[in-house]
Amino acid sequence: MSEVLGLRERKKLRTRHALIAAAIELFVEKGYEQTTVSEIAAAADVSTRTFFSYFASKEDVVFHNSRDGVDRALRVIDEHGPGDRAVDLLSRAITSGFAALAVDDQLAREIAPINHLILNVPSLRARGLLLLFDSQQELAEALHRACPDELNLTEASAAVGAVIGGAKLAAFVSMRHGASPEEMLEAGRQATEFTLAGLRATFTPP
Amino acid sequence: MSEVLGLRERKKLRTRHALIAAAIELFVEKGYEQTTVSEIAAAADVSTRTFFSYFASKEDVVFHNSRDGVDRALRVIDEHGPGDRAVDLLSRAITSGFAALAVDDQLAREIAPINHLILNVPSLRARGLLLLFDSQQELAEALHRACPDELNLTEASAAVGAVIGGAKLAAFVSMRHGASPEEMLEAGRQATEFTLAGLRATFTPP
DNA sequence: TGTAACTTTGCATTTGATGTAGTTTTCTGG
DNA sequence: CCAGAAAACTACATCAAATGCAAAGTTACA
Repeated sequence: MSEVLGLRERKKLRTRHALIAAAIELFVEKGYEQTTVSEIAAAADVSTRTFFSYFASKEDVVFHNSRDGVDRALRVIDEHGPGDRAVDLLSRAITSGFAALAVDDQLAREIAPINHLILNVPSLRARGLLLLFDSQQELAEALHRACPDELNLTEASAAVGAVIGGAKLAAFVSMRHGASPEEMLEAGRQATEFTLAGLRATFTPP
Repeated sequence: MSEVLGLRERKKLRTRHALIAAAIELFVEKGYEQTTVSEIAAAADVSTRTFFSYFASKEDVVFHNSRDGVDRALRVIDEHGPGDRAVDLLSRAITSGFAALAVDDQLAREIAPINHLILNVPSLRARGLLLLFDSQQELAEALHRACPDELNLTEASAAVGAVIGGAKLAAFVSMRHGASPEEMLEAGRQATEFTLAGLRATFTPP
């Protein structure tokens, strides 16, 4: 599974990680807007120009691992069993998207400051919403592909958008009302249950 | 209701409208990114610097009337009757947010190109998602305020986020699959029904 | 070791956005 | 109608993000 990397690749990886680490540290320390790309590059010992050959924009550093959760969720849907119902599939996909966080405490602590940035810096929040939105599109298409007889594309989109939209807003609103990160996650979890229950009710008539 | 405006105010309004008109026209004609603020200012016969005393950013011109729908929806919720149920209130609020479009054909044709920009230019899509997200926060708080016994804040957020999230994604996905603006609106409408039905089911046990 | 492929770098340029200081325009009260 | 106050506009200067380009440096490999 693991390829042996040449010196060139190893150096590139090291530079990439150095840029990410330097950026996050500076963002946390003095704020996202207050940090310039030159400062990040200097802290990682490369030229400013080189930063932009690793990341297309300053925002992109913050979202360097944004696809991990989406890809896990997509995999869950794509590898569905023959008897899986759409709602359960969706439920599992969402859960798996956050699974790594629930399990890996180390990782959770690593991305905590990043989430704080995304939630509190408007331009990052906008970018996060865009990435999440485009991911939802992929999830909806995958779900429809997995259960074409149960859900048409509009219904699949409605289901995906509803569950994620509800969870997202509930978590954010709770944070805005002073909740801790744990309470925030709990609000999102409850909202997911809430919406899934509604979907189940319309999809599993007694 | 209508105040008599002085020359100063009238001129400001005229300049504002000139900037908006010039901007939209240029955006449509040669693309959003391809249009510079200087060009917009020149077309509206003001200095580039003046543009930024009317709009905080180039993006803001596109969203100059973005609060109209939100304010209508908020008003519907705030002016609720004593017997109104949360789900119905939410349904009416969402509908009223789009009501002007359904009724006013002139307006609908006016904002069609703007919507096209928002849906197809990534930075505008991100900004639109941010504005919509922050609006949803207001709607959730208003809904909870209107029906505090029926919904706690997390449930209100889940409901608002679910309905809007589902509609948004369904409309967008349908567009991405080649739907016309009308079909897109219809997909959004269907998704709204779909999600509302789910909410009703969990909230109105037989 | 030499050369091809790739990476980094410095430099120039464009664009969005902000601060400032000075000019012009509008408003108000006499 | 006029003088002074208030507001708006303009012409700079400046900064940061982002991109293109060509030269210099590094790695790969025959």
